[in-house]
Amino acid sequence: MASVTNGNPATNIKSLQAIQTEVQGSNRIALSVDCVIFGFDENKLKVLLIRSDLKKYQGLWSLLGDLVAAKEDIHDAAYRILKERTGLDDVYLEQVHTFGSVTRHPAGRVVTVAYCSLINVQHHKLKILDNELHWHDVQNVAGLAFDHQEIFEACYRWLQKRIQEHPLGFNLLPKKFSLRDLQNLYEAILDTKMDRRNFRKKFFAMDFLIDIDEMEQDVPHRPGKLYKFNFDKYAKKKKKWVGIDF
Amino acid sequence: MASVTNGNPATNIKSLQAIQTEVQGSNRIALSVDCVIFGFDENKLKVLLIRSDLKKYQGLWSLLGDLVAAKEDIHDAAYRILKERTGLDDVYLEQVHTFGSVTRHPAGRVVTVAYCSLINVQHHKLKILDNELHWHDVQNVAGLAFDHQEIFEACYRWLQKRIQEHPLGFNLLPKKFSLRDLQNLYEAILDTKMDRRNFRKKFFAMDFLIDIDEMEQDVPHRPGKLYKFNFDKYAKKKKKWVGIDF
DNA sequence: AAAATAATGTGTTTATTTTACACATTAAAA
DNA sequence: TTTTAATGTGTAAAATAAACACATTATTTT
Repeated sequence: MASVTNGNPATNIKSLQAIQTEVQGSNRIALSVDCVIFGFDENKLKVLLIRSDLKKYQGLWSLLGDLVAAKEDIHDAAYRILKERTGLDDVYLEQVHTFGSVTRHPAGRVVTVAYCSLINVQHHKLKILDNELHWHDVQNVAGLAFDHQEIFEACYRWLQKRIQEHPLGFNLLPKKFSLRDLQNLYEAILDTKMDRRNFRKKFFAMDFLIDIDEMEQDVPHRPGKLYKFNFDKYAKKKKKWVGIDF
Repeated sequence: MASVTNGNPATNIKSLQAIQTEVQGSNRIALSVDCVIFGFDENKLKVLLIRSDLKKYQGLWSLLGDLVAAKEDIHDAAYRILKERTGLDDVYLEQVHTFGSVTRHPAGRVVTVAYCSLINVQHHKLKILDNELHWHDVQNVAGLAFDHQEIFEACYRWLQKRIQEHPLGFNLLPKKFSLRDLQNLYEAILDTKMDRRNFRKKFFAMDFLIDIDEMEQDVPHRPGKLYKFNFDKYAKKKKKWVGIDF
């Protein structure tokens, strides 16, 4: 019980200067951002990996990351990494989790903030000029450098959950897509099969798909209709409670 | 497009030493943990706040937090703060989000990792000996120091969502509770009213409540039956997909 | 040109889940 | 003993989800 009161900072009001001393003291830590960049290509969910630049992990793949600069917002750092690696600057990006084990980095204490990014591979395809960058099938990701396997898996689980409750999957598709594309995307991410009729019914009922009155081109079968997702309409709707279930 | 290849670290394999230089370089950052500690008392959801120890924010309330030590896991730091402030060391604790705006702390760059903690106020009650600590009704939390209002609100939203999908609410209740207690808890957290019969039906159908064959004591009305939550059984069950809905 | 192929596009029926709703029971209090 | 205020339970209706089959269309093959 003594611990409640002993050493309680609230009992001594501190000047800004006193705090500054602490903040600039010896317990500062390197902070990095790691991006788990997902893409969707040939009906498979992919993740963009880079060969580790660290001798210890030579040959192993790792996530795209970098240290956060002293005067850089962590979101900005994530955007910077994406921009540097993919050339894209208008991408879906969301923070997932922070990994702060003391020993996670061999070079010393580096706490890393994991971000999940979803990009349209078709759009991005032209920009990968770097042999050290590669799109990996998510099913075959293993043995990443550092603790990146754990980070990747956390982000993949996050995506699987998130995609069922929020319309972020559309960031992986071209602006115009067929319902078959959309279903393939969900099936790939969730690693499951769905009934085509019920899937369509579900999305039509949500009423966020805009029929743009165009058809697929250059497909070796009857072309399907193309749709856009109505992000504006979605942004305006207020969500309802789903209910207790676990 | 030049940005894709220019300055790409993967093109130069680095020694551990080279990385160490970077990691120990000038861009290290102070890292803190802030705990949003929820409690449930008199059928209201509460949050434990402390008076800011910073002159600039004198008189304002703030979350319980501290700097993470150079060789301290961030989870350990969160547990340490809880232990120091509440005396409790066996509490529910989960990371929620990391806040990394450059200007969020007046004393310099401090990135903070927010944790949500749920504790049993009855158990904890005896241990608050500190006038600077206070349980606030969540409805009346406003004008916190730093960016703590934003952090608090993010954690509250997180809790509202999380409690519908995971059995973490039980950490706010005594080990033995009545179904009325449980419903009051959900109603307080979600700020809504529920049908008593449907609520019971829902929880009985989940089949995680253990009827311990005891009744409430010292209540001024017909006592209700007491239950425990079967955490073991819950841990063993494998979750099913919920389905697409947004 | 006709037939075969392989995909798109649609509707109904059933089962399950959720919601709405009312009364008997029990212990405490009056 | 009566009153009161809560606990405890069941059913019917509505909404949602799941299972399921066939006609249509464009392409490809014959």
